[in-house]
Amino acid sequence: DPSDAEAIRLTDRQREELASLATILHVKRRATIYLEDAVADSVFSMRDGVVKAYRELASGKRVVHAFLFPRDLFGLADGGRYVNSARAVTDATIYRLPMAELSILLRHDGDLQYGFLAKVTHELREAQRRSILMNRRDAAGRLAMFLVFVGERVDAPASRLPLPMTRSDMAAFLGLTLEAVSRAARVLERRGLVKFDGLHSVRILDPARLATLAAAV
Amino acid sequence: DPSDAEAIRLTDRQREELASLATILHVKRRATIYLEDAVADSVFSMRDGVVKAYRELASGKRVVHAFLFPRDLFGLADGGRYVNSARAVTDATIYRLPMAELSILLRHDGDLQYGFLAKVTHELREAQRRSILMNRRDAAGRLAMFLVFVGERVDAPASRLPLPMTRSDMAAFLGLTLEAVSRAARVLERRGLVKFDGLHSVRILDPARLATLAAAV
DNA sequence: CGGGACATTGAAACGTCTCAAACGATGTGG
DNA sequence: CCACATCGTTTGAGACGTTTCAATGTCCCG
Repeated sequence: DPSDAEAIRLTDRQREELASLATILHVKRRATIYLEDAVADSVFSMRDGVVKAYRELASGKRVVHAFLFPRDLFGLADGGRYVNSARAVTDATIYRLPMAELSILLRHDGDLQYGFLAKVTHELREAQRRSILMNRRDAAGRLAMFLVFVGERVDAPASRLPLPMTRSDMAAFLGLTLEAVSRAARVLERRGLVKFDGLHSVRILDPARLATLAAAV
Repeated sequence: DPSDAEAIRLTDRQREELASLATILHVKRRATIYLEDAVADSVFSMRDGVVKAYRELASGKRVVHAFLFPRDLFGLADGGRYVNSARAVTDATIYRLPMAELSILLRHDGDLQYGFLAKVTHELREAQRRSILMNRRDAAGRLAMFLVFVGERVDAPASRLPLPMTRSDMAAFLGLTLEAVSRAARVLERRGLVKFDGLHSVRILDPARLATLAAAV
């Protein structure tokens, strides 16, 4: 499981320390977890469900910077404030870690903090991957990369990959319009690579060729 | 100085600890500092000069993920290996911190590591800013954002902003072709926003309107 | 079951990319 | 120190693919 490599490895004691800090948050689909520029008083860790981290631009456009899956960490601040907003895409269960106490714990437990550092470094790499994606001109190729990306993160068979987010959310992540995503989906189907099963499920019919298209940057 | 906010705040003792680990690297323009996928044995911190962090894609295209200016940290690994390559854009002086020893130091000194964590978090935010940039369709707007970005990082008057990198490097950072950058430069000049003074220097003639264009996402 | 949000499809406009040629800067060897 | 080869840049014209605008169709939530 590739997503395992990204998980923070903890000793039992560390897990207990974190658990003693954490409160569990049950949020409904579409619920806002925090808003950009708000004072960052907590860090969050996904347990179940999917969350999107996005930004509203002055023009009204929305950019989705990341979809957060179980085990993902999010809500790290820059300068004491959240740099984007977070909203639940599905009903979700989230660990909430108060920043004030977490900060103290991290400063005292170098190993634990080292896990956090590794996690953020990995997120940085993911952000770079996305910018490679956005460098592509062809919408079908971008969508192919996205499907591969989701396949890596979700624990589900390729015969029925869930796509809980809307086409608009996908567009906002891929740097395309809603229409372009819709057309790209049709292109992938015409090429026999995938079959969309309603709006929130895909079957990967030809993983090898899909991966080839995704890698053809 | 906005770049000050990004600097790691250190006590004298911490500075000494880091200094005792560091070796100083003097590299010539175009020298490679490390290559992608190489085992990551060191982390680097800029002292003087400019470095680019880039990736070679299978197609032969190059993507520049970041330009590193003095006080920037780079070379953080993901999975024990460098995720991109680094090359000097100008002659540069760089602190080299051996990973093995740095790792031990960070685990023992939570405050020092906390500074690193903040630094990486900030870099993550910069990566997101770049993806907002790459979402724009208009080359002139992208270039405007880039000039504002350089202005924030460089300690120089707006009347003579240095652009040490080549047009190709800028294109690889902006997700444009070399030709598009060249034409965008001409557009900004025609609008009276800037004046290019040779290939490696710009004068910002109308900072307010340039900032407006840069923010018009 | 109804209403509103979301998604598909079509046609035209727009702006970069591509290809190509000429120009300018850079650095090396004679 | 200059000539020259090389790399990088400018400029032009056409092709390509997404965006935009608009209308229709579908999903889903109350």
